[in-house]
Amino acid sequence: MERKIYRVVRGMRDLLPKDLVAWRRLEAHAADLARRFGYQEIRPPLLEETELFRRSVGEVTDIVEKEMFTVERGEHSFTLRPEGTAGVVRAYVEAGFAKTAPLQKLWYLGPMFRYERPQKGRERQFTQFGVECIGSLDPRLDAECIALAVRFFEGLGLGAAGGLEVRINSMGDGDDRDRFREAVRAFVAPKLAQYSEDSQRRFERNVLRILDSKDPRDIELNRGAPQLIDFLSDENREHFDKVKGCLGAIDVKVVVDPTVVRGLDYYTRTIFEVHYPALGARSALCGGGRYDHLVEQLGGPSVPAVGFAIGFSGTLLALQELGLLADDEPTGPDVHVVLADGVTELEGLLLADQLRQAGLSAAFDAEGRRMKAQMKNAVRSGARLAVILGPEELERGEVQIKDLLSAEQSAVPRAQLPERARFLLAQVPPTQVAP
RNA sequence: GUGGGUGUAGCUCAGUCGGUUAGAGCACGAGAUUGUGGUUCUCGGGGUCGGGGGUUCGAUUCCCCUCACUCACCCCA
Repeated sequence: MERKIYRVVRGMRDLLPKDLVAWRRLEAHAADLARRFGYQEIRPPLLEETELFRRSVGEVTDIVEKEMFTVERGEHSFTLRPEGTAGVVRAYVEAGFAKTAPLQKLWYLGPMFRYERPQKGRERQFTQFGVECIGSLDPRLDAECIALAVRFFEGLGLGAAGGLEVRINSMGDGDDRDRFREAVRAFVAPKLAQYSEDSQRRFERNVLRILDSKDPRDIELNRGAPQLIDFLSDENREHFDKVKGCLGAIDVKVVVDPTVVRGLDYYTRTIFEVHYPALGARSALCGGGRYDHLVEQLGGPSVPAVGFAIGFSGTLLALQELGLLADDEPTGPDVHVVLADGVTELEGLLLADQLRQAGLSAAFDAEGRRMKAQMKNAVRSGARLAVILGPEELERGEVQIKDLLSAEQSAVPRAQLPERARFLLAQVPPTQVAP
């Protein structure tokens, strides 16, 4: 009989209980921080009409051209979200917020999907925490948004290491961008043949990308290239200056980096990235910026917006690198029930149930092992207390209750077990005894 | 999608210049200790040597393909 081995789909992975200790920490941190910044959670579905992403992300981006997980159902085409903004904006428009409460500060957290070649820190299913502040062009909100991203990392301990770098730039808006793009084209065109193959391709696809090429030849050729900042309209320059001013005022350190060019089509004005350079090629932990035309582009009214997305994979990698991930085991039950020979196995279930009814978490040993093995399991499970029942206790209507940290043990009437257990659990654990 | 590296037990890895029963440490289970945990000792279970094909008397070892992981590129969180 042939046995097929099923494996996790390429580019995806199982998060096992031990992995989730760290994940929960990030999730809780994100939710708490967003709340402190006045953001509310939103959960759009994972699946949207394919057209939505084509329109928002941009037809000629890699995401749309080759990285979408798409399912066709008759006339319809749906795609698993490759990023979060499009769905949130769609929901914003659909909910009619523009008329009832135009300024919406929303956050989301969940899986995204891109059909890419997997690599460390880049999976086909990945998790992003993102915020979208829709409905205002106020530069204080740009700054607030960037601050939120930075505080997210600082709160995890990444800022303290001094390894964080926040790069910002302004992409201008409409006309600025067109004039700048033409200027770059004019700058590159005469020596296009000297550029790398990749950049020659970019010339047609997305000229601006040539400016952040990593090829040494390109970097050399790019010297003296036009800077977007010089092409900004007065209004946009003023906006950018105000954003920088606000960031300074709340002590968020950033560097203005003219080479920052975000990949997606919808960005305007302020754009930024948070890098953790020690991670090498995959150093960008967060990317975001303004998208002042997207809402209108997706059929809504003309309202500006700003947001960002943070990737969890890279964040976890950075934390790991710095040894900031405690390798905590998942927390076990409060109490582990151990049965000695001579009592029926049902007692394990009864005692556990008694504790559970009282609101404590409890487990019993399921394999009918020797007591020594049961005690070992109790410790391994992470339980703080062991409750032991043997024939003698049974006869007296008692159980033994043992604090596995202090090794202190005492008898207690069965009726008082939950109360006693609760008391012991509330005790400060004795300082770890040196071995 | 392009190029390089790797793939032996749950984990970390040895090994076979092609030769018959593939090893270690850790982990896991049992016993020493017939009612009590992180030490020690003894014993034990567990591997189609990633998968498929080829060369060969014989392949885990050599060749090809494939899958997965990994590093870099494209791109990006």
